Formats: sequence, structure tokens, C-alpha cells
Amino acid sequence: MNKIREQFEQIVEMKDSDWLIFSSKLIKSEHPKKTILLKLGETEKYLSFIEKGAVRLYIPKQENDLTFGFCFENQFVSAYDSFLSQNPCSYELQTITETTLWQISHKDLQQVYAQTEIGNTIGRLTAESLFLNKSEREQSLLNLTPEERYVSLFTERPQLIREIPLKFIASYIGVTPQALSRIRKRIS
Amino acid sequence: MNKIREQFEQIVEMKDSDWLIFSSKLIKSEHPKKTILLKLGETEKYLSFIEKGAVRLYIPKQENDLTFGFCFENQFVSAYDSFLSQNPCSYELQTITETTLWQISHKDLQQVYAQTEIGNTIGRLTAESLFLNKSEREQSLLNLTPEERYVSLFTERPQLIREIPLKFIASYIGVTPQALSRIRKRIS
DNA sequence: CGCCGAGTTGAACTGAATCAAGAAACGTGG
DNA sequence: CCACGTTTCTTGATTCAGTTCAACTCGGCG
Repeated sequence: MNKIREQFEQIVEMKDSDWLIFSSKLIKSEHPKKTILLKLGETEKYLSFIEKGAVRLYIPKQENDLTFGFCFENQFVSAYDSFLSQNPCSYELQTITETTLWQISHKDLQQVYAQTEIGNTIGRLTAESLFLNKSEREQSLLNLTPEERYVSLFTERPQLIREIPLKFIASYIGVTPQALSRIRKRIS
Repeated sequence: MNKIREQFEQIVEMKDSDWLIFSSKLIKSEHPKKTILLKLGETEKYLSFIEKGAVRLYIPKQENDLTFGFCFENQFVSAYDSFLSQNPCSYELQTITETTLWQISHKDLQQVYAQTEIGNTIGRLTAESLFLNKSEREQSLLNLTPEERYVSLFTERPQLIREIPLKFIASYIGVTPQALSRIRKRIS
């Protein structure tokens, strides 16, 4: 649980009293691999910190799901758009490996925002950092070829390529599994 | 200037005292069309509200720029990632038409965050809303074909199609101007 | 052992990129 | 207000990367 505080303190200092209010709301949960954490159409109730494991975000499809994001150890995961708007989610969250989460509910987080000095700052920094992620992603999708995206993924996150089924990575970089298989062959 | 307050009040109520602190920092500026508001490599100093006009965000290229965003009247515009990190920007901002802005500097905004109750809330809500935009954009880029993106742009923002050069729209939806010209022909 | 999901490979097809040229619209100065 | 040059848009021909459909391999697991 201290890891969560460490994550926060990388971006903003936190008083012990604030940390206590926040951390008292956190609930630990464990999930086997391939557990669906949030189904299509449900509303996201939690912002979750991943102590251990990996989660993918995807739009379920008849044939191949459209996997558009991954989250790993020491990161937050949530259908954050659904969480913010409290509207039904247009995609699903599923664990890839066995996963341990620390979760705070939407309701409790609103209380933290109201009760702590630092609440809104944390909320702002969280949203800002998520925004930065998405910005990079947009540029990657517009600016790079699938092959270039694969190479940069490969260099930036080699463990991802090793641990995660190719078909998830394929749809993440925006091609079919067959095409990614050929890209791999080309560049190896 | 009241329009700015209206925009904010759509998402959060604002005390007069907070509004005074915020609005006292705003500086009005006017720019002819095709003015570069921020050059590649510069650091974004401002968060700007567009009173009138339109702005595009693009990565300059030898041949065709990669235009990846537009902002219009009554919206905020900024190289927000550069603004947040205060690192050099990897793209440029240019007015498309004659444009009137109300700008707040990064330094002044930090003061607003510090001095007003509502500052961090506004910052959070701003970042959250920008995050939601980017999320939709990601799904559109992964999930839809260029043709589908054009059609949905056409239905959601008909004035954009009318007012903005095709080549900007082309790169926004992720194709060359030639390809968009053909897409147009196909669907008309 | 046999099944099943994941990955690879092949062949035909397709939509967009590229290269190139011409038409239309735009704006700037005479 | 027209003329000229530039920019924007269109159209054609060719090339290419990725899709689709299909068959086959490999490894794990009931």
C-alpha cells in the first residue's frame, strides 16, 4: 500500500492526515487471470491501483476484441471516462494475469476531494497525466505506421511483448494478428 | 468575457470572488488568420479561451502538415501537454481564421490554483474533459475507417467541413488530401 | 489422446499512398 | 476590377501494406 503513496508523492507531496483519509477508503481485492473487472454497459465504480498483475481495456467484438490499452503493476486502472461521467462504459476491463488491486469507489473519492486539501490536486494531476498518455497515443496512431508502433512498443516495453498474447498487441497497434505476425518476421 | 465564466459554470459553480481572481489574470489578444500562436520547440505559456475564430494543432512536415486537432469559439485552446509539463512543444498552433483570445499564463494559473477554493477543481475538470476528448478520439482512430470518421465529422460538425480547408481535415481523419477527395466523391 | 486457442503462412483482394498532372478558388497588387 | 501567381482540390495510374479467408503447426490441458 505504501507503493500507492510513493506513486502519488512522485507528483505531489501529501500530508499524513490526507494520506490517512485517502488510504482508509482503499479496499484490496484479488482476481484470477481472465477475470472481467467491468462489463460493457456497466458504470465504472472504482479507481484501482494495481499492486500486482496486468489488465487490458477492450471493446468486445464477435471475432477479435479491439484491445486499446494495457495497465500494469504500480499504475492506476479504471474505465476513467465512465468513472468520471458515471455513464455506462463502452468497453470492458479484463485481467490478463492474476491481479491484486487496491480500489477506491467513486463516492469515497468525491469525499476525499471534499475533505482533503490535496484531493482536487491529486484528481487534477491524475487527469492531467491520463491526458498526456492519450495525447502521445493519438500522435502515435496518426504519425507512425503499425510497424513503427510495434518497434517503439518493443523498445519501450519489452516485457509487454513477452508477457502478453500477440493478438492483444496487434489490435493495440491497430492491425490484425496475421499482419503483426508478418511485421515481426520482417523486422527480426 | 462572461462567456468564459458561462463555460466554467457549465461544469462547476464559481463564487464571484474566485471569478475575480481568475478573470483579473486574463489578457485579451487578437490575431490575423494563419498566425502561428506557438512554434515547434517553444514551451506553451498560455491557456487560451477562444472568443472568436478557429485554431489548428499540427506537426509541421516538409510536404503536408499533420493536423491533429481543431479548436473553435467558446472553447479553450493550448498545447496543454507542453503547458502542463512546461517542456518544449512537439507541434504548433496556428489560427485558421482571424481569432480573438483571452489568455492566462501558466504562472498566473498556478496562483489561481493556490489562491482560490475552486482553482484545483477547475484544473481537474479541465483535464478530465480534455482526457474524455482524447479517449473518444482514440476509439475513433482505432475503431472507425477514415470514411466513417469523415462521415461522423460531417454529421457532428458540418460547419467545420464548410469552413476548414480539406487538407487539414484529411490529416485529422488520417488520410492524404487525395484520398479524402475520393472518399468525398464516393459518398456524395 | 484429442481438442482448442494462439500463432504462422499462403494467396487473392482492397483501400490508401504515392507520383504526376491539370482544374478551380483565392488573394494581392496593379 | 481584372490579371497573375499561388494554394487548394481533383483525377488518373501505379504500388504497397494490410485485410480476409483458409489451411496448417505448435503447445497446453481436460
